[in-house]
Amino acid sequence: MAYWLMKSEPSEVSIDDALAMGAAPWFGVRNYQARNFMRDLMKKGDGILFYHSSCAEPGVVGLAEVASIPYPDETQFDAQSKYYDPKATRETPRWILVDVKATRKTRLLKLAELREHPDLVEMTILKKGNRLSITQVTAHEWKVINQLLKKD
DNA sequence: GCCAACGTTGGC
DNA sequence: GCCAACGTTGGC
Repeated sequence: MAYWLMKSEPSEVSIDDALAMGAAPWFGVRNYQARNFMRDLMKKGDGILFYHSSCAEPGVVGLAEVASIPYPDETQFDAQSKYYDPKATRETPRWILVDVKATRKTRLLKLAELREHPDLVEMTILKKGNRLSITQVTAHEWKVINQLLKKD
């Protein structure tokens, strides 16, 4: 069992949207490293920290889990989609995703609060220059964050 | 294969 | 809106 943090812009898909949708494809990732995490490392049942980014109050807002095996992102084939990739074909798809199922909304655990915690200083998302929308979370970080989510 | 230019991300 | 950091593109 591995753990992950996945960023979503609440103006696109918020934690409330995700809870309402149930298991749904995590479409639109167009970064190879993030894709490789989904394609090569994610397993059904892996834990996910659902993170709101590019918004007034960035932070962890809920929990989710990986809900499928990897498969091609349909939006790469859709010329009407903003995620369309003319270089992708059905024979050789370029972008692979998994389904993500939000399991519960938590309190807002703000980015600033994450930064304050000594056990989280090594978190990928807190490192300078990090922009990846999907990052790995260690078992210890997962535990610490779940403890923090219980407070308040 | 180098690298400048450009585009994107995301906190502030 | 600003800007640092990073990834991608494309000319050479």
